[in-house]
Amino acid sequence: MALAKTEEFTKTDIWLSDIAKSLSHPARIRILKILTDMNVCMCGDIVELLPLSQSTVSQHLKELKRVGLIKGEIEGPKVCYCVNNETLQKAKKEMDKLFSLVCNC
Amino acid sequence: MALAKTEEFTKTDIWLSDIAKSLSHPARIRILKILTDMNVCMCGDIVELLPLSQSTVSQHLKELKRVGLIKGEIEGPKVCYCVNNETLQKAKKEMDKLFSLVCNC
DNA sequence: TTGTTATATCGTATATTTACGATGAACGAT
DNA sequence: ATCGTTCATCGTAAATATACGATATAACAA
Repeated sequence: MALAKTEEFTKTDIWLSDIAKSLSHPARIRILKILTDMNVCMCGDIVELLPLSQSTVSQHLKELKRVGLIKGEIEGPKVCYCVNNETLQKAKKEMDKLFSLVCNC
Repeated sequence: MALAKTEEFTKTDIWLSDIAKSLSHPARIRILKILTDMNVCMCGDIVELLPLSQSTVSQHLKELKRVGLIKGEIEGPKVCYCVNNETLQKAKKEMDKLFSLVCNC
């Protein structure tokens, strides 16, 4: 099958690159792991575990929320964050599809 | 197991976030797929398939090379690019490990 | 109402990314 | 030696990312 010039990139490639972008900072990978480990998951709890200020952590949470890898539910003055399995599953699938394609293993 | 404050991030998280960064642009995902599909793999071939200039494609190749996802061998005036299975395998493994950890599936 | 708590957002500074055209370097061919 | 080919790098501009302190918002408590 001959390869065609891409005028634009495919939606899947753009989506996956966006997921990758959201994982392109160690703090955000760490946040995903923290949210997995913890049952209670306030922003402040995460701030206490990371070497970053509250506003910076909030920005990282916003980025993860933007691509849908996490969800945040308002509970009074707090916001209860948790991973979003639906998007994570899709991300896992697409990432695996990419690596299965390009990786000879 | 209680979670400890991270003064720094782990080497693995930093490495994986770096891999993710290299995948955080659709052009670089596309390049990996092109290198997988093609046998001959010059920079010029890739330029013809992407809606980007030669210098921009060269920068994307440089970024993929930086993290070791691709290799480039000089052959006269050309440079023959190909995927680096060793790093790809490690990336696949670590990415899968992350998703298996944080994704409930 | 006033204060406390939790978080988002604003303002800001700096660094990095992305993109391009132009230039330079390396090589093979004439 | 000169020319064409291939690619990296330079210079540059615009956009985005990262970080922080300060401020605003929203909810509950006193």
